[in-house]
Amino acid sequence: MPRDAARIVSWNINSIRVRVEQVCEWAKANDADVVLLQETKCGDADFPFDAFTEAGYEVAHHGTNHWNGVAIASRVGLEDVARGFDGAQAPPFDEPRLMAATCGGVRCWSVYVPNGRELWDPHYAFKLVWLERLRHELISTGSTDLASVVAGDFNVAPTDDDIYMPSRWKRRTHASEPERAGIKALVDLGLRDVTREHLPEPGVYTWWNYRPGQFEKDHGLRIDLALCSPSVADATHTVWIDRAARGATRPSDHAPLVIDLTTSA
DNA sequence: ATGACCGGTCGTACCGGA
Repeated sequence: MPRDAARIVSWNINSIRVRVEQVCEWAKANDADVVLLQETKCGDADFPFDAFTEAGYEVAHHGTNHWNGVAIASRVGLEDVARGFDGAQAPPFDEPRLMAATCGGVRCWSVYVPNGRELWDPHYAFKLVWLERLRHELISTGSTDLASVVAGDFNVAPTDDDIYMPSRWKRRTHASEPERAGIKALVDLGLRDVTREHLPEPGVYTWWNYRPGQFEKDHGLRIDLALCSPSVADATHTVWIDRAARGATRPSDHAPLVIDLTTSA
């Protein structure tokens, strides 16, 4: 299948209802072919489908209530949409944190990994199991053999280089070894962290706390990742993070993560 | 300064985020 998705974006937008105009305008202005969204924070009935249609995008959403929620918008086709883990899932694995669609020849996954809260919290154990469950999902769907992008808010900083002040995160979720092992297990499937490959220096962040001064002082984390199968990683010529979007009026606390591909169409 | 935000909710305090 020819691949014509040239620009794929992942963005945790922290409520689509608050930021739908911002997202659609950004996508149009930046020529995004595919936009993988996380934290839409609404049910399907409240999702602003029309705004995406007017902006020239097909869009599919997977959300149930005011927590979580993921979506995929595409202007290069949106086929074989899959919502959540395959098959019926018992709570909390039924939370809307995962979806996939084939867009312009690329199997695209929008991923929102559970936060974990604290190392002693049951949600942290859930996070670790969820990452393992994702690994199995990617194996069972053959995604590592396809042209695929598994991107989203992983809520894990893979290394200390991905944290503005590692000492402050020593005993906190997002930086613990078991979480990092969960990410490494995905990488060991053959998926490549293309941000790290193209922006190898420390201090490359995708999230900054809303608290005053945090963005201005660049106190951020790199927790949004694009894990790409070999053919997509090889085709990736540029990776960039649009910090300007984080500095916008009433922004999400995450910036868009953009991967640019050489097309083969 | 153990401070500071933001989105959402049958809300006007609290939960969850990271």
